[in-house]
This record gives sequence, C-alpha cells and structure tokens, in this order.
Amino acid sequence: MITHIDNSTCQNCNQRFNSIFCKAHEDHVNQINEQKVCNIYKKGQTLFKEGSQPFGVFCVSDGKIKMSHLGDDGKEQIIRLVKAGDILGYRALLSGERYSASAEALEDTNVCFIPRDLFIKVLKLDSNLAFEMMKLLSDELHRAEVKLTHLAQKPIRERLAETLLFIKETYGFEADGKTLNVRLSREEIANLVGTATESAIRLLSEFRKDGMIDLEGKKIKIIQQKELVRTANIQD
Amino acid sequence: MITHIDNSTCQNCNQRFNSIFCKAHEDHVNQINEQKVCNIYKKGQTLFKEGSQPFGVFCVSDGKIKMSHLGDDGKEQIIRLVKAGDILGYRALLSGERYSASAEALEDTNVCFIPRDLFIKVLKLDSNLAFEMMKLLSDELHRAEVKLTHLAQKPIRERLAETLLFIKETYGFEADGKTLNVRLSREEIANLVGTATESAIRLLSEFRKDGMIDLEGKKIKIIQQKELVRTANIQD
DNA sequence: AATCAAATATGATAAATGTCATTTATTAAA
DNA sequence: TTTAATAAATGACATTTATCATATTTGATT
Repeated sequence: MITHIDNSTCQNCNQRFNSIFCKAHEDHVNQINEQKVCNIYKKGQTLFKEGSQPFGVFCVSDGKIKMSHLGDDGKEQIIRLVKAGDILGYRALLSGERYSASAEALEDTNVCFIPRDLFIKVLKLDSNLAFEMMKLLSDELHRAEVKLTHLAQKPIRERLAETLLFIKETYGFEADGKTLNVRLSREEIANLVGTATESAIRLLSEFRKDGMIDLEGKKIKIIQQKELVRTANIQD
Repeated sequence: MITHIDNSTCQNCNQRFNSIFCKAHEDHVNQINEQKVCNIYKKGQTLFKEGSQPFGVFCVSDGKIKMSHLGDDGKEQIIRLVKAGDILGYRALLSGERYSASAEALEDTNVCFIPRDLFIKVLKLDSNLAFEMMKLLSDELHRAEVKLTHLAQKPIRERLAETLLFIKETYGFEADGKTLNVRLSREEIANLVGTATESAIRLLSEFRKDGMIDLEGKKIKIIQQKELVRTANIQD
C-alpha cells in the first residue's frame, strides 16, 4: 500500500520541516502557499540565467538542480548542487543584484516560485525565518570559503575525491547503498572539481583501478569510502 | 584647526553609517554602546583563532585585519580583508560553529567587541539590521563564489592583477593617489592570490617591468590601472 | 656603522595540469 | 537496426606552476 501525501500545499509539503521554513510562522506559510506558483522543470531545463533579474525565490520540493557560473572563456564552474528542501535564487535577491549564476535541472524537478515582495515581507516579519536565512547564508559562505582554500591549495586528485564525497553528502546513495544518486557527465564532475574534463576522466579511471569506485556509464559506485576519505585528505 | 569627533560611543562612531548598523534603531545602537568592549590590537596581534569559540562579533572602527584559513600543509589562505566599518566573526556565530578562520591585525587596529547574546537579540528585534546582515552575507557569498570560479579557471597572472585591484578597492590609495594603502608581505599577497610566494614575487617583478606598478619594499604603486584591469581580464 | 635575520629576488628544474589529437563507447535519431 | 552524434577514454605533448637552491636586499638590533 502506498501512503498518499498531500504535497500540493506548503503546509503539507514533505520538505517543509527540511527547509528554511521549518520554524516559520503558520500564517506566513499559508500566505506563501497562496501566492506560490509550482512548476515542473524537465531535465536540462533552465530555471534562470546569469545576468537576468530575480523576481522571487525558488523552493525545490523534489528533484536536483545545478547552479553554475560561466567563466570568461565559456567554461562552466558549478558552485552549488541543489536538492529537495533547498531554496535557490536568494543570493541575488538579497544583494539586490541580477543573478550571478544560472540554474539548470539535473533531472525532472518540482519547484515552487515565491514572489519577491512576499518573500521579502515575510522575511521582515518573521525573525525565525530571517534567522534560518542567515544561517543558510553563513553555511553557504563557509562552504564557499573552504572550497576556495582547497582550490588554491589541494591537488586535483584530492579535490576529486572530496567532490565525490560531497555529491554523496548532498544526494546520497541509490537503494543499493553504493551508487551515487545523481547522473552527472564527466564534464560536470570536472566543472565541480574545477579542472579539465580529461583530467577528471583520467583520475576517475585511476580511482576505479585503485578499487575505490566503480564506473558504469554515468553511474558512480563508491566501493571504498574510507579510502576515498583518505584520498581526499580532509582536515576540516 | 582639527575638528574633534567623539568616536568613543557607537552613536557617534565615525563608521556608524558605513556599517551594517546604518539602519539599526537608535535604541539598539545605544544598547550595543553600553555593552561593547573596545580594544586596540597591535599589528600582528590575533583577534581570534580558527577552532575557537565565538563569544560575539567584532566591529572595526579603525584599522585593517586579514582573515585566513590554514590549509592542511600549514599554508595560509587569506579569505577576507577587513577595514574600518566592517564587522567580523559573524559567520561562525550565525552558523553556530567554532571559528573557521583566524583574524590578525595588519596594522594597529581599533575594534569593539559586541557580546553574542546582545548581537543575536538585536538581530531578532531589528529587521532592518537583520536585512543588512543578510545583504552582507549575500555579498560575501558572491565574492567567495566569484573568487572560487577564478581560482578554478584563471591563470595566476590574471588573479594577481585582480588581487591588486581588489586591495585597491578595499583599502584605497595613500595621499599620493597611487600607493596601495596597506603593507602586505609578498607571502601575504601570494596567500591572497592562492599561489606560491615565488610565483607572486616573479609576477610582481614582471608587472613592474611592464610599467603597470612600482615596487618600493612593501609599498606598491599602481601606475597604469587600465593596463592592470586589462591584465586581470575581468568580465563580471 | 656593523651584524644578523628575515624578506625578496632569481635561476634551474621538477611536477602538475591542460591541450590537442585520436580512438572507443554510448546514446539518440532516423 | 543502422547511422550519426555525443560523450568518454587514452596517449602525446605543451604549458603552467611549484619547488628547491642560492643570491641579494632590506630592516632591525646591537
């Protein structure tokens, strides 16, 4: 028997208590529910593009999204992986700028849009929500600063291992408890690590030879997590 | 005649409207003033160290501070340059973690300490302050993400040029309108760029030969800013 | 002014990583 | 299924950057 969950309202959204709205006042959740506009983005579809105006924030109820900067030479740098329960588009909105990154669905994804004015209003009224927002921003800032340090100081081998562990932390495993629960191209993995596609491919092959991972097309299985952690050489 | 400014209270602090407290309610500024503890940190002194507990935030009324992560191999990565009007120590406080970075005075610096509970309380009560805080976090996040992309994609030459321009944006020039208004060692510049000290030294010499900058010990003069901007190859 | 220590500078070399070319595999379309 | 297009894999090589060694300069201290 399949338990049916009413996921169509914010009040009953299965991600509610897994999101920044976890401590928001019921009234505010209701208001958001009334004004939200939900949408399905197919794999590969763009939610927003670098340089365009933000009109609100997006709240993911199901699916996966990548956010990326386009470098000068047109090379993509993936700066965030978004999952169910996450919001996106808040950075530019709060800074009062245009989007500095693009967002693209990595698989069919369910997203609700919350209009700018409502989001700002609720953020002003609800200090619990505001605090969650600050915590989210602080956490993201921390992640970015650590990544920045590692980009400056760690070799690609370590960064790739770290990236695989990060993907696992973000999206987890499939039912088998080994396969990373997302399909990324080698190029996308490279753009997450911050390296050339060929380098990423080569090192993934090495990891496979070393028995740390298994590769089947875009499926990546983590076989020896401990060894991968050791390879990542993580201190923090 | 020298105009005398009363800088000893938050109400009259010359940085007040240049800080996140610019839109804070008068009452809250007064409360902060009553509980603040001011201090002078001599050049080279540490405000806080990576790994220790944050008990509040620091507010800089005068001086310069560097914030840095220590990499695995003990190499410093400078992640932020702090100036008068800035606050620091908020990241860890809001995330509810220990400090992930250390802070050290780059020159004799005047800093006021605001205790944790008061800061949190005021942040909860004052939505204008909370908004400024969110804006600050968003801006820092943006900076970190751009830097991350550049570390991944741009050669050291471009990053060094960009770093010199960033130092200029942050601390400005001395009276001559050319000399960067901060003294940094070559090692610190390298740790800002994310490269080896020797590489930074070599490229600075090249920049000098190319007539873009002038070097006199730790003084760096920007001679050809346009050329430096071109070298930085900035798109965003 | 002399001395020492630290910082800066520079050359030689090694290592890491990127680029280009080519092959092979996979996926999508006809 | 065949074909074409795209992605992945691999090798050869070029380039960038780091490392090590050493010289030179600077600044602090006696």
